[in-house]
Amino acid sequence: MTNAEVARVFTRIAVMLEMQGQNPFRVRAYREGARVIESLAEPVAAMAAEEGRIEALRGIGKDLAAKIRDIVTTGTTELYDELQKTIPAEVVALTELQGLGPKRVKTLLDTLGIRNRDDLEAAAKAGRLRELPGFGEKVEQNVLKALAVASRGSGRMLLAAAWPVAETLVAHLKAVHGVKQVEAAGSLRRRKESVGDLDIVVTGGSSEAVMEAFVTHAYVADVLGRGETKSSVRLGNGLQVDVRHVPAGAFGAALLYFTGSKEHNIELRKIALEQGMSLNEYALTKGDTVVAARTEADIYAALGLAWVPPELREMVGEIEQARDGMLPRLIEPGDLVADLHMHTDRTDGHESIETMVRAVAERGYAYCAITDHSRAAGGGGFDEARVRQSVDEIAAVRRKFPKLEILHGLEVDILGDGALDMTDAGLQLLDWVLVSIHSRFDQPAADATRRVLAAIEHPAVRAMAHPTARLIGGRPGAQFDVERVFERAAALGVAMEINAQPDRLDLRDTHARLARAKGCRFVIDTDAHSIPQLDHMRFGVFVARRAGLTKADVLNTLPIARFREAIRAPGAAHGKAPAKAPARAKPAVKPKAAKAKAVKQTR
DNA sequence: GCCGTTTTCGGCCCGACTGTTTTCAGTCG
Repeated sequence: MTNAEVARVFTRIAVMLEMQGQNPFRVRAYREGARVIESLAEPVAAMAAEEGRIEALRGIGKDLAAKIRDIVTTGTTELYDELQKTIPAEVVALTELQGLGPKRVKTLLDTLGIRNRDDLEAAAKAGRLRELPGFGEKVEQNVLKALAVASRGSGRMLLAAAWPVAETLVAHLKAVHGVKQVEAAGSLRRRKESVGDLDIVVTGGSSEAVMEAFVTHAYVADVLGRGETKSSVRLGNGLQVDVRHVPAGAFGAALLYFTGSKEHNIELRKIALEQGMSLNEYALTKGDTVVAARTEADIYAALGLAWVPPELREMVGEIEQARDGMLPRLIEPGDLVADLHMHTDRTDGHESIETMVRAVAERGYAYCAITDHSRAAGGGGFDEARVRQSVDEIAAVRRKFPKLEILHGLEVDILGDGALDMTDAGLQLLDWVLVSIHSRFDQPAADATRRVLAAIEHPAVRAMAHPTARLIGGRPGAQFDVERVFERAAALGVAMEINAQPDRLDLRDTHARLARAKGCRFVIDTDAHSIPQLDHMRFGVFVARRAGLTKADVLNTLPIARFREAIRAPGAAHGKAPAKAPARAKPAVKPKAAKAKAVKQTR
C-alpha cells in the first residue's frame, strides 16, 4: 500500500460521506487526513507499525490512525466497505469531473442509476440530465464538455511546460492599458512539480478591459466563466487558467490567497481569528478597519510572522519558523556555480563534448562535469577501455577552455545486485562518479534497498543521480527504503542529486527534505542531453527551495577548491585507501568504432 | 473526526461564479 493509495481511500470516504449529507467537518477530517498522508516522505505503512507515530501527525487522531492501520494491512477499512455497499467506487470517481460534486453525482445515481462515465455520457446525450432537480440544459452541456476534457488526460501539466505559458499570459495582461501589477499565483508560484491550473492576479486598468484581453487571447480554446473579478478559460493545451482582477490596495491579500496552499491559508486565517482579526482575499481586517492588504509582507507582519517564501507554504513547519524567525534562507538559482551531470554525443547526448562545454562556459559556470553513461545503460555506454580513451578527450577540451574546470565524470549504472557497471580500474581514472538506476525499477523494496546501499558503499562513488528514477506521471521509481539510504549516504558523504529534468525532479521535494534531516548534502544538476536542457537548472533549484534547502546544503555552490575538499574523499568513511578489489570481469567487447546515430536518450 | 495559552465541548475559512432559481444550492479554489 503506497501513501497515494491510502490517501485515495480517505478521499473516497470523504466524498461518500458528503454524498450522504454527513457532518461537513467530519468530511473535512478525511480530506485533511488524505492530504497529510500524501505529503509524507516516508511510507505510511512503516510509520503505522510504530506505536503513536501516525497519531502524532496533525490532523490524524485516534480514529483515522486506526483506519490507516486497517488500510495498510488489509487494503481497506470497515467504513469504506460499508459505504461502498450503497455508493460504488466508480460512482465516486465521477466527482472528479469538472462541475460535478458529491451532491449532483448522488442525484444522478439515485434518479437515473448512473454509475460510470459511459452511463453519464449516454444520459447527457439523450437529454435526460436537464430534467433533474438542480440540473438544466447548461449543466448537461458542461457535463459533456467535462467528459471530453477528462478523456484527454490527467489534467496536470509539468511545471516546465506551464512556465512559458504563464510568462506569455502575464506579459499579455501587463500590456493592457492601465494595468499595474500582474503575477502568476497558485501552485506555479509555489513551484510545484506539476500544476493543475494557472491563477493570475491583476491590478489596475478596467476589469472589463483585462477580462476582454484575457478571454480573447490566442491560447484560449474555451471560456468557462467570465465575471467582474474572476474569469476562467481552458487553453488549447488543456490547461485551465483563472484571472482575478483586484483593487491595487488588495494586491497582497489576493496574491497571498491565490498562491495558497489552501492549508497554509487556512492556518493564517486561524491565526488571524486568534488575534481578533479576519483574513480574506481582500484584506486582513479588525472589525471594519483594514489592518493590512497591499503586500504579502504587510499581512504576515501584522500576524506576527516573517514573510514566507511561496515554495514553503505547504504546512511543513513554515508557520512556526516564520513566527520564531527561523525560516531558512533558501538557495537561489544564482548560487550555483557548476553543473555536474550532463551527456554528450559519445553516448545519448546530442552535442559533442566541446559544444556542451562551450554552452556551460557561456552560462557563467566555474566548473562542470561531463558524465556520460556506462555500458549497462545502452546507447554506446562506456566500459573501462572507453574511459581510458576519454582521459585524452577531456584533456583536449580542458586545453580549449582554460578558465572552466572540467571534471572527468561518468554516470555509472547500479546493476541489479548493487554492483557498479565499471571496473575499479576504470573508476580510478575518474574524478566525479555518479551512480544511478536505469533498470529493474520494480524490484521488491528489500532488494532495491540492498542494491542501493551496496552501490553507495563503493569508495569511488561521489553522488547518486536521480536517486529514485521516478518519472512524473510516468513511472513511480524504485521502491527502496529512502530513510535508510539517506542515513547511510550522509554517513559516507555521498551526495544526493536533485535532478532538474522537468519530468524527473528527483529527489522530489519531500524526499529532499527528509534527506536533509538525515544529514545529506546535495548537488543540483541538469542531466542535460542537449544545450537547451542546460537551462532547466532553475527547476532543480525550485525543488531544493520547496525542501527548505539553503546554499550551504548544496555542494555545487562552492568554489572549485572548496568543492574538492567537501566531496567525499576516496575511501572516506572506510578508514583506508580505496579498495583494490579485483577488477570485475572485463567484457570481451572492443570499443565500437562507430556508433549508431540518433540514439534514444536513456531514461 | 480533530483539536485545545478560548482544552474535553464546541467550534471548525470563506467568497465568486454559474445555473437554476426567484432567493439560493452546488461547485470550486
